[in-house]
Amino acid sequence: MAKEYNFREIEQKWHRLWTERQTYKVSEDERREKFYVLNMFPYPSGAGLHVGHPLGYIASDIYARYKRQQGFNVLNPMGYDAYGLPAEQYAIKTGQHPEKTTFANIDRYREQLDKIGFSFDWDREVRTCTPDYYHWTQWAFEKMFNSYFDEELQKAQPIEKLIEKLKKEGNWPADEKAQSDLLMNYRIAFLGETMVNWCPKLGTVLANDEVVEGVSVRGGYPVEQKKMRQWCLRVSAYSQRLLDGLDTIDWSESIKETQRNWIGRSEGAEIEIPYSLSGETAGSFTIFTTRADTMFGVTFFVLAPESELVDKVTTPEQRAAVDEYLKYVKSRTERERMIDHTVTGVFSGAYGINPITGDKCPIYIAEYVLAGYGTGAIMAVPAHDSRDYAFAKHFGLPIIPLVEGADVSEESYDAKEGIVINSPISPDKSVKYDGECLCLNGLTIKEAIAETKRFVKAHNLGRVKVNYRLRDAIFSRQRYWGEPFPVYYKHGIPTMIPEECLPIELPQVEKFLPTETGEPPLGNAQIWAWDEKNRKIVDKKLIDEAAGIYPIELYTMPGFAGSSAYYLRYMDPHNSEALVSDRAASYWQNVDLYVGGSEHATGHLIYSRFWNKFLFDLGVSKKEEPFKKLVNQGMIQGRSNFVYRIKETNTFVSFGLKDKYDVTPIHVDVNIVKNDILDLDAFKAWSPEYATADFILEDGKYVCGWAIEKMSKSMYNVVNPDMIVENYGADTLRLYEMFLGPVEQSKPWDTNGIDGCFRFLKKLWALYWDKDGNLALTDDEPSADSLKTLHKLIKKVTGDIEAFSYNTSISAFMVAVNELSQQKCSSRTVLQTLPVLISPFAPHIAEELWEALGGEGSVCDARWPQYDEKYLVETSVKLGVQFNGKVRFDMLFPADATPEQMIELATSAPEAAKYLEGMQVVKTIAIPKRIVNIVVKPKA
RNA sequence: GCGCUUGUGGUGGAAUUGGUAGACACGCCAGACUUAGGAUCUGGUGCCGAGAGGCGUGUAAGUUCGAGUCUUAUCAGGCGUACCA
Repeated sequence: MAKEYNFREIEQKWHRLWTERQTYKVSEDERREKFYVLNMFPYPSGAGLHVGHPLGYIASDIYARYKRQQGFNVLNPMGYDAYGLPAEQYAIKTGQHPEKTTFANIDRYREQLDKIGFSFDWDREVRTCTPDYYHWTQWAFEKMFNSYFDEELQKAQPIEKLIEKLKKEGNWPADEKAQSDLLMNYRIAFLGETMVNWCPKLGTVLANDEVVEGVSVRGGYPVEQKKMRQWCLRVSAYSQRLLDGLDTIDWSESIKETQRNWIGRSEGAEIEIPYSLSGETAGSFTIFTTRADTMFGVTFFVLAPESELVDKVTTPEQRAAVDEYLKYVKSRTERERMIDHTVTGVFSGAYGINPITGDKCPIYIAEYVLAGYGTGAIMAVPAHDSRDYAFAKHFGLPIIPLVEGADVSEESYDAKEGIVINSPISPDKSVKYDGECLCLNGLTIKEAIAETKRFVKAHNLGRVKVNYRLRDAIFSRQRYWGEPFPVYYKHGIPTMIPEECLPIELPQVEKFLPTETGEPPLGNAQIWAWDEKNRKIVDKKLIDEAAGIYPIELYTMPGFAGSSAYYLRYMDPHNSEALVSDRAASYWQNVDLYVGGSEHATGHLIYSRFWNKFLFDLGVSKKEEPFKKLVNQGMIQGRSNFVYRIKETNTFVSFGLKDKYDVTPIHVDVNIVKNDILDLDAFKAWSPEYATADFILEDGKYVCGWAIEKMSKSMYNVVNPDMIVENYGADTLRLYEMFLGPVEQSKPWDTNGIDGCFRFLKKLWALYWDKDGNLALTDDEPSADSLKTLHKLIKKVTGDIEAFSYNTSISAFMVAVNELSQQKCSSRTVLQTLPVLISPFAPHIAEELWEALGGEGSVCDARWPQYDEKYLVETSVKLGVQFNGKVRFDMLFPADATPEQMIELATSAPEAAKYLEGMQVVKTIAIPKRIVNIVVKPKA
């Protein structure tokens, strides 16, 4: 009996041995070059892993193992993003503590992950919800609170430096409350009164990236705008650095572009606009524009409804109309505002004075202007902005074209190219400043923008300004299951609990819902007051300002708090003195390869970069950018199967015959379908309803229909990796996940093809054993063919791993194993190299073979082989000779033939003669090792 | 609307970066061994055509001796974003 490929035995054995031998333990080793591979850590959901989750882990595990075999000291850690909404909502429903469900889920994840054979160093596991981890989340928050962003240095500085500066300038108030309020305008973590995305259904605020199309990403509940006092992070201060950094990292162009758009840098000008009420000058406001060149086309101004100026510019006559409009705007949800772009607005009664033309233009209030961007006020140029155009048409306001040849009778001309006209329309329409007046006529738009900026600056009418779309991140949540803030309120002033007293542990509560008085869930905590003198947390009944016992913050931190710097913690996960020791940070530097989904482009991947830049300013992180190379793995979609029930019956008709009947398609569990053929007995057993089902078959089989949909329980298309491992083994799963297609590409999971990978492993296994089950190995010199096969394979696989093209390297393995098997190769030289090459992809079988062959230690530490070109040289090359008439034949050229010799050989070949007869050669082209082209035409 | 991205057999996908399109795998067909097979092995399999041959990389043009690959236009799908002045 030949030796069987018993994957169960092999995989169990090696899981045991890897643990016993601590094969995957890594430590800092300055003598070796480091390589840091990282996956976005998962949120441990109750549903467990499906077959899509491990995709990225497998891809990076392959790379990590490969790098290790190349001699690098590889850090490849794993952990859990453990704070999150589902656990809390489950807790609200069942009363079970979220920690309990979270830890149970983590155990399940771990069990599933362990089956797949990753090279993670589990000693470095982190969980964002454990105190020894969130200690450093709180610590970073305190550092941000105690820092400000120095615009000149473009980096974070200690807040004391700012206080000194303010004192020197005489701007330091005496009152403590005033001091606190003043500093809040500068701190990187600050308490701010801002418009927030409030989700009433979830009872919490959400960050911009947590809201899509006006509803919450989690749960899909409506979101409204609300003004609230919240903790915020001054991410916007880092806008320019976040933008510049993109040019230094190896990320896909599309993700970088998404971040550039999200940061949204726009260069423009801020211009002061004086306004008059009832004919008298009453003050001024500032507008922002990127089209300073269109100042001569301004016919009205618009303020955002939420702007503080609204109140000031409203005249008594317009008061009622304005109030009504504001009421209307408030009644609209964010979602309505997004979808419905009908023109609305109201006249304020005031007029703004265009400083360039001196014209008085009406000031309107309209919701199409956003309070959060620029100054919340704009100058409207209907001729060259489609939104202003629609507004002007609706309210019958004048439209002045400013570009030569632009027809603005039907729509605005928004393009930024052309020659400027009507600027000014007549010489008296340009106000003189210090004897100079602006004239843009005849300039290109680009020139006109520059000229206007110069003019505005020179005469102090405004300033050149860069605006960013990126907004500060709202950092507090009204939830229980998150990091508590290390903050107490001393006489209403937010104060940090001293760093030495961290971590502040999440208190126990009876109920996870908000309190009856509307406080966040932490309001239910009893032991939740800060005793300043004794530096400890005490019962909140003891709160007594005179005794120095104060209330602690009830908000908790958002999901991205714990996930923003976790890669640093992996470097030194058990350090209780620091987030990461200087030695570990200096050694591991930053992540060389980061793998994860592209859905985090505007969330985690921005916050993480921001957080790291801040820690870099502090000297904690050693690199400005946290992730050198990013690979975005695609999503795995589900492939659903359908059966077709004839209406009003319990009879099911096969796919090919369904059009003959009136049928209803029904989702059927993909796990009882194989190659689209339904397992009839399993189907009857699947649900009592189908126990008595009848079938109309084709060719004795029931064929199911299929569709590509999201992988979800309700569509019965969830494929569990455990099942695959059970039936085929982890190595087959790993191979097949990679074989499915490029890692970056989204694709449906289809278990149908998996047999191919399983067969391949069996063939590989069979290469090593004779029919009696003994090692079939000789010390003979390998044949030239075998050496060529081997070196071709090494070359291909090495190149493919570097290029992240795993599907093609697996194909190459399949070809190579087929070739070696045909060559009946039993040479030790060749067969000993093969396990090393395959081990990143299929580590278990590789270890087993490596051991059987008497290899030393683990195959993980075997050196990655080098290929030798000399085995790849062809002795002769078979080439096509191509004529322009699409006629071709094959012939052999010597490998070292020059192009001239190739042409000579081709034209004089007997096969060529018949094509050349009666023709004259126009041109000959030879591509070495490829092809000869002979262009002929009939002789005149 | 804007930005990014992808279109190749029945299916997943290859193509040395401008050089024999469809590697490899699934599926399918035929055969072998079998009491049996959702096991294993061998051969075939882009489409049309009996055949010689013709046609083929979403569509249409272009550059080139030569285009899946480059250029332009166009169509279709996917992702992101949305009144950002």
